[in-house]
Amino acid sequence: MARMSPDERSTAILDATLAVARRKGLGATTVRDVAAEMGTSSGLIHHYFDSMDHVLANAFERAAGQDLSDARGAVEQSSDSIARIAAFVASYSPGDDSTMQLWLDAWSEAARRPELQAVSKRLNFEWHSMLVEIIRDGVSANVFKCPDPIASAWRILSVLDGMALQRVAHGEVVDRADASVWMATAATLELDVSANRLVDAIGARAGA
Amino acid sequence: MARMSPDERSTAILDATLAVARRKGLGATTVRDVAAEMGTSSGLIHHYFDSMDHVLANAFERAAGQDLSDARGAVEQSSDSIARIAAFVASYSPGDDSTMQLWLDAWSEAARRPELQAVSKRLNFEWHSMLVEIIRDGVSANVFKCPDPIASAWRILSVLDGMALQRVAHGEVVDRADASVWMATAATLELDVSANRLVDAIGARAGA
DNA sequence: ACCGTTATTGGACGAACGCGCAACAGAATT
DNA sequence: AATTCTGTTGCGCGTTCGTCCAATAACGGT
Repeated sequence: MARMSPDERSTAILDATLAVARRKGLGATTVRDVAAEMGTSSGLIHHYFDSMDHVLANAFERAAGQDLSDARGAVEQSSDSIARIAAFVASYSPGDDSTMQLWLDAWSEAARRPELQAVSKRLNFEWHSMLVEIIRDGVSANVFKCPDPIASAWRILSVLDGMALQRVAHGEVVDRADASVWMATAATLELDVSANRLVDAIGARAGA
Repeated sequence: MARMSPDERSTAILDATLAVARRKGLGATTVRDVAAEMGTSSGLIHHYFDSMDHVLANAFERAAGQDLSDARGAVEQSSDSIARIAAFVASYSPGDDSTMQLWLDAWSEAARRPELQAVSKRLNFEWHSMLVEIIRDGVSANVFKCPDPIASAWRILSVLDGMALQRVAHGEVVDRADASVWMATAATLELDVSANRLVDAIGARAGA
């Protein structure tokens, strides 16, 4: 196969890994699968990565990290706290569910793949602390009322995860519009936002 | 090894499978693991089940169904609505997290394995509708105030899942006592229970 | 045009996998 | 006590896994 620079080849390997993982699942992705996807030999993968665990961890990090920085961008562009929460929720449950499937795979595999666990744990924390910051800003601005931002962030995050989980694992089992309202309601309860400002803001974003 | 009747042996195989699956994950459980767990030969498993897939599917159904009926029993024994919610939460996140690993595996594999998806979806619904019923009873008895029990049940369930998930997938990352309080707080917010009656009730159960 | 560097190959290695089968052993039947 | 039935054993089969390594081929500097 065409000779590539180390950087090009590294990302090519990770992209091929993600393509296979989205199809077969992260845990069921083998070295030979990745090589076949690229059209190269399998030995090439180990020339760039010490172990298959590293390959999977880096591939997951690439996919999930992309979503995370996308969310950061969307949140930073938002002017007020309400819009920021709405942007956060919208980023978390995008139209494409394939990344959520990777998260489910990662959580399932984490207990027995140390590298993958470390990445999953770290990214999970970054999502959480991003939400904590949004909440604290809102509290400072007197838009939110929240006695325990850390706890509230975990609960809101859990609801987002839970809704996405139902859709990905069990199919279209909860209506998408319903789920959107329910997530917004969770945030409203936690942050004591008057009326339905959050529901409206998130609904408007979801409809767009 | 001791000779058993077909029924005894079948359940012994499923129990051994679960013991291993709780430790290593459903997908990583092998025929030899199960045999070693029972202290028998590996050939014995194939004398009772056509394939390893059948073993795993039956094992998951047995474990998840068992937990569900245990929860039903604990809830039915509780006299008032507060105690019933506390029993529900306690059943869902017992001292032993091992069942949660099975759920993570099931959710991860559900989209790719129809048979497993059906079981996972059905049991997930039963947990949900059980909680809906508890909430409706509490509303009728004027203990809870809840405009949308179905939505609230999904959100409470999501929080329970989310907390268990963090512990199983990422290790002791959130303090156990904190998680217990946070789950109780979620229920308090959703059901508009005065003061901290739920936090106390669930905390008392968790401490026991 | 040469040569050193290195990306890439392709197969070997041992371990572990699901599965199948002939032989064995213990309970039930006669 | 002899015989039948069947739960159980122990190992072998073919495959696939992650990993490793000597050989090869393509690129860049001189």
